[in-house]
Amino acid sequence: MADFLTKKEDNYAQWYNDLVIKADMAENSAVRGCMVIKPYGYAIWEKVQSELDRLFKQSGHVNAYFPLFIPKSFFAKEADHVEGFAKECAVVTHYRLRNNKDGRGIEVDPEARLEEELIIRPTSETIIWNTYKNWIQSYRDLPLLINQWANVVRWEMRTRLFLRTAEFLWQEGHTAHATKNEAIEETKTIINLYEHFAQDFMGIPVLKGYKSDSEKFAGAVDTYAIEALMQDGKALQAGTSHFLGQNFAKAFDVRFTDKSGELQYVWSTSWGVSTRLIGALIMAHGDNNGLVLPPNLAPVQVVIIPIYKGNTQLDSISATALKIKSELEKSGLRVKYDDRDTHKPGFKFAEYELKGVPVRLAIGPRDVENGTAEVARRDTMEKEVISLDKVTDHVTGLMTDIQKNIFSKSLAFRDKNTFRIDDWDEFRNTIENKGGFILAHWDGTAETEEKIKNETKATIRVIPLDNETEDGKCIYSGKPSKQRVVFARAY
RNA sequence: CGGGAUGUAGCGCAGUCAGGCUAGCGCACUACGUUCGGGACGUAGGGGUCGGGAGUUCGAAUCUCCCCAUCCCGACCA
Repeated sequence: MADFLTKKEDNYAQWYNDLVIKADMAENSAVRGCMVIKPYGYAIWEKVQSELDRLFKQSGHVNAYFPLFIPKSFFAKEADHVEGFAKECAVVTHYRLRNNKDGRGIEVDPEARLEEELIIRPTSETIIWNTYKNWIQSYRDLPLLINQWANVVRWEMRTRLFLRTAEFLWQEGHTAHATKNEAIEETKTIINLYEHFAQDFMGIPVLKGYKSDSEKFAGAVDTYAIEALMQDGKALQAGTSHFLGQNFAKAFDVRFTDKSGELQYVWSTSWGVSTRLIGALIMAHGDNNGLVLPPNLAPVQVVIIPIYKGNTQLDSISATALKIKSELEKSGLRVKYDDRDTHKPGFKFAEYELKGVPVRLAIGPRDVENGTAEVARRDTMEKEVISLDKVTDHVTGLMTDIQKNIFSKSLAFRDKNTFRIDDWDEFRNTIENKGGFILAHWDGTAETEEKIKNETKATIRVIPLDNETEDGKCIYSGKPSKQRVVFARAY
């Protein structure tokens, strides 16, 4: 396992800090567990955003934006939903400040109390359904396929950089459908889209399935999820897609007239992924030299570094480098030429490794003379000298290779850390000492699930879709079971 | 919210137990010079209300009380 995950390495702070810093307001800090995402970390998020957005639009979705504030009363309308989120809401109670009586500092003006408190959205179902009510009258208004890019706030007891911050960026889709089947299809379409994105863009293999009742989203009929395995053996829920049935439609009275003139409640879904994905990227692929980014999401795919003494050398090297840069860009690559003379080559090498740039080209006087460049790949740290006329093809090929290699490395890791277990002691022992995914039989009851969680901290991550049936006995209760489910300790 | 730990320069830390030189070290930063194919070296510099407030004392980073924040372990969660 990479040392950075245990926070033992010196450079952990350094390269983590390169992406993000934890908000730290100087005095009486109330900004607890919030992130400042620095430009490089944000550039990765922007890549995630643009690729996902493209996929959403391909499947017929459009973007919109809804208010940050949600009246408290909206929350009370769906019973499970309020129960799920009530404990972690930030609440706005006043709308004005005034000068302190003693003339020093400011205080909340007690006269300016809001008649109804506003909740800072922890998720937008309620305000969106309150709005949809007015948008949906007829079957002709359906389906409504809307996504929102936004920030949300959840006042978690305990925060964790990237994985669980008090404020986070995400996308949340909220769709309305005329039929139950269509809504279920939408839920599946999206979880498949997330799976595709995780595996083919992020290079992270995921298990796809649905959640047990106790792990479901508050207010959902069914929750589908993708689960990834991190290098420390813990599972990370990387994306969820919820079939909400008619729960929110009934809570917010969203009805439409169908083709036969009858009034019906709509069927709905919601789904989302967050900046947690950046955390997944870090923990799934990172090594002791820093980040390892999959080419499909790397803000910079190729960095070119000149090695030179003096300006004369730099000029001739730059001419070569810029030519290569434009060739690479012509074949669609994101390229950076770093000719800063304030840092030495060795420093730059280390810096871009820290940032996870997939391929590095180094060009020095020797290369100019021989018509070559040194090509180094981040995932394997291998270097080779390539002649300039072949460089573009070679690097283009490397992008595909690296993308594949990162994925298969993660897949091999997951396979190595996935265990089929039928014995309770072995189950406990594996969870405690090895981590990873455990495929085990479960009797299907919430009681058993709860007991396993209490004794081992392992939860059912997913009940895999398209699971093969198999007769067996519950790992804990010994009662009969028809299929294996996936257990793990999770973030 | 319970148990434990921590808070000193941008980052990482020593000093606190046992109060007392002008509050230190490494990295980073600035200037000049030499360097430049794997995180350069030398010389000279800059940067601190020691998390905040109150108290004890001739004297507080150090002792006492209160508050705030962070990290780890629980409960909660994308």
